[in-house]
Amino acid sequence: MVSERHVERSFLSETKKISTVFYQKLPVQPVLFLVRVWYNIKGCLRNGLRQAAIPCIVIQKKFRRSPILDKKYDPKKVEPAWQKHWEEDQVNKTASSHPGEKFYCLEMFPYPSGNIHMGHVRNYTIGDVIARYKRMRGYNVLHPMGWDSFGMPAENAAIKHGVPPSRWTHENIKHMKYQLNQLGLSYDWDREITTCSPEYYRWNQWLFLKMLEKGIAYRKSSYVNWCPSCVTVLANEQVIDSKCWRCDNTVVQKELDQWFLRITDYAEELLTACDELSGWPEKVVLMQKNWIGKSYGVEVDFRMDGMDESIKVFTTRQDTLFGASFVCLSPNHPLSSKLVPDKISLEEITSRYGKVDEKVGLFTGGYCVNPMNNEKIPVYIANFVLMEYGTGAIMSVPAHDQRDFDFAGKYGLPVRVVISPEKESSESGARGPSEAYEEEGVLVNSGQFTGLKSREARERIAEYIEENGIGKKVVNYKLRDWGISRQRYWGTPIPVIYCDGCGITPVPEKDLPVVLPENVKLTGTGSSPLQESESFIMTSCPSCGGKARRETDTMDTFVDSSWYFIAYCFGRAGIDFDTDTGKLKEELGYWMPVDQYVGGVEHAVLHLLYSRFFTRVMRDLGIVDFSEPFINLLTQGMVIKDGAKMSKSKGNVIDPDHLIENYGADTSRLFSLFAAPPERDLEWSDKGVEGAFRFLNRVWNIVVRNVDSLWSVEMTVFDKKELEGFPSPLRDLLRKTHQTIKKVTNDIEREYHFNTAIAALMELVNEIAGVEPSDERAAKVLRFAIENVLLLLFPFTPHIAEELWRAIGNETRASEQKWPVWDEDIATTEKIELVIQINGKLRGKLMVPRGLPDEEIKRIALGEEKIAEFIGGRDIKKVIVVKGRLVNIVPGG
RNA sequence: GCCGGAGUGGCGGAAUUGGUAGACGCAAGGGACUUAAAAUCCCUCGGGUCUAAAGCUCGUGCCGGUUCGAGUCCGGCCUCCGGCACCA
Repeated sequence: MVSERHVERSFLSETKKISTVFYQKLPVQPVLFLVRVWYNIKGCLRNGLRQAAIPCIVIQKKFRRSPILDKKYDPKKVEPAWQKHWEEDQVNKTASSHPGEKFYCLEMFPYPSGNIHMGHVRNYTIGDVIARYKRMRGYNVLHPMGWDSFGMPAENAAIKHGVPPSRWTHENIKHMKYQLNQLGLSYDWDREITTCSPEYYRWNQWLFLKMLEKGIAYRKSSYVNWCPSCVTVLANEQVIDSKCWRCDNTVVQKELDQWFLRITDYAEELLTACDELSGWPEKVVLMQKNWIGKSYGVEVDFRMDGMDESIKVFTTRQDTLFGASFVCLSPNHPLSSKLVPDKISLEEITSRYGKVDEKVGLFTGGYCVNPMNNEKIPVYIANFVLMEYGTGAIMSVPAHDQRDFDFAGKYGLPVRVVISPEKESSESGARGPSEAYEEEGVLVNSGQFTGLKSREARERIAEYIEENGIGKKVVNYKLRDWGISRQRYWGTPIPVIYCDGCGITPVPEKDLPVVLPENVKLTGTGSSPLQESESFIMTSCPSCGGKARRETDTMDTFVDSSWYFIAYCFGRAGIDFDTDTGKLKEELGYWMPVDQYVGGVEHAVLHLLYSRFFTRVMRDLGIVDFSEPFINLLTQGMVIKDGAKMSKSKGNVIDPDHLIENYGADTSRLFSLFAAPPERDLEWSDKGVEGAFRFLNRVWNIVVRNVDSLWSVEMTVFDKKELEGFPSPLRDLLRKTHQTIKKVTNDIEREYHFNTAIAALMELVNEIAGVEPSDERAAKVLRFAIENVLLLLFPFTPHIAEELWRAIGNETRASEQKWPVWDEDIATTEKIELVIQINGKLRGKLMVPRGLPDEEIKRIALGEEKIAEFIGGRDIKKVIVVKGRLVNIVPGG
């Protein structure tokens, strides 16, 4: 037995050593420090520690305590320090060799607008939790970040402020990278990509050349959406309500020569493969299906009366063919200008082309023949007929299509009923002339097909049409080829040369990249800015060597983002340009496809469909050997404040910088994870942020309060037998800890329910707060609980977890630890609470040992005094026992 | 119009396969500590009934159904949100 006197002597000699050698490094005031050490030694004595060496160890350990640990939680001290450590230690770097299974965790890369917003904070925090969790689970994780850095804002800034787009973009990137790092996001910055760098976009150009070779890229003259304000062509997907998606100005139609990608060649595959996207939200899959818009129908020829022409018409309702009383052409239909020599009238219709609000038509004076009944029907030109869908001409059946009905009424055209409702209701006769019957039914007035039901009639009529050579069955898609030409400067130059002699000539691969020139004047007027750059345009033909001109359009920026996830896998970000497809396949094969993709639902049809298309193109080029780029997709909800999406115009924007400044990154992360499950919209709440901050303070304070006791014991894992002798608060805490490990793990695994995982951690922390380290055993239990809390907390709030992990005396890093495991035996209680119901209504509760047989449970439940009272002598009709949950008694009468 | 999703306390949200509705947090009220305030800690917190507790009773948008038992399943509505939309 060591006497107190003995310990004191050893203490004094130790402190002397410390003060002489380490004095200047002492974490706190020397006097205070010594008082703490002395207190600790006394604690050791009280706890019956018998070796004189112990106090010395305690002193040494105490000395190694993190100098940052303070009474008060200050994220401004904690967070930058750990961010620096992680960077120095390169803990987020992708391993070159790793025993674990690969896990590619990706978040949609941002446009470098200048500042991150709360949507980014949420998106990237979710991804970061997943990446950190998977690392702890032993996966080899790839977690990269980059910049979708081509696009119009850079150009607009140049026009407005005279800053070159390149400089503007790179300055923004620098600042946003700083902001992302402040959030403690675990990216491997070695793999950073920037789409506006020539190293990146030469791959765009290379892919384009490959597509050109394969006929996937082609040039055609076409009516395109033209935004007069942005002075550019827009893709169909960029037109919302016939307005520009960016500037909200009305889009007009313009005929231009454009480059297109034949995405329609892949329409069928993209559609059928939708069913394999089991890791995607159903909603997104449906949106893609609708966007592709497959429909089955027939193409029927309507011969022009007295002319050597015929009009091809597409319909999905061939069962209504006998009711066609006129035919409408699109104003852009080739026949339109032939039939109407009156240019002014035609222009009138054309100018209203595609306008939803008013439907106007122009009688051409011509007639065509309905091939089913040889009836002569008039031909109209109508503004609502789209040239881009079907054949650009429709048959009109006013009795069974509301729009045709309205049109017929306006121009006095006949309405002939050919479908009657299957169930002859009183309503059918009473149906007024104000409405078309659009549902299916039974055919009437339809020659040999009269009496058939719509479904069968469609099949029979389709066959009849094919047999008689008046048309054919066809499949139609709403999806149209992707126009990628943009009359813009800040994008990838399209690598094509126009030669008077040789025509369209691709730039040879060895000449890539075609570099975007820097010295271009941007005025914001005119069409393509590159047209002003003589030095860029003038070149020689790669084929004949003669004078030639370069293409001055650039690519849609969606091209950049359609394959960027593959660029991260290079691990050499365009340092060399090795286009050997075999090598590429090998290089990309390890990481791809992406295991978890996280981003906003706003990309459900644009980016996500293009990426699926590009992946298939690359597959067909032999670069990759899979078809789907993203196995699992998580679409996070918007960040809402005062019931509306955050926006500058509404003035309800929360600046992430202020948030980090006031509360720190961990609190920002915690709040955005706790306030709602990832897929749902998140309602912003200042008070909620304070709550998250309070929780982290609570964790901090618990560690500070117990730090001495925690230092005095080693991490101990108890087994179930040892537990039996423990007083119940300690036993309960251990059980709760195991249960929490289980719950947090399951909540993350099950659809990333971070909010409930965090709630479980809060419960555990509340329980820890109620336990005092009164003896060594209690201290060990506390240490077990706290270490696990810190590890479970690590993916969510890495800085504070890392800091406290160190503070309780660990020399390792939390970021290097394995994810905790639970002991099912301890997590399971030996006694369970059963609910007693009578007729499904809660009438009492019962504590019974786990695994008690049903018969026994019934007996106990029926024996309860209160229950007997309720039953009041009635017969027992039935007793249902649900294992581990309840017993329900059904009395008779 | 078509296709989705959602509706639970004062609020954000829990309830995993049909099995104790309201976990966790916020707000609110009360108390402890303090010269005081802040911070912290403790208690209460869906409605009704009752002096109070216990108890009883109503309660997950509305109406009905299935079931021993429904927030959860089925049928019919209502409201809100998102996507597509002259698609023939």
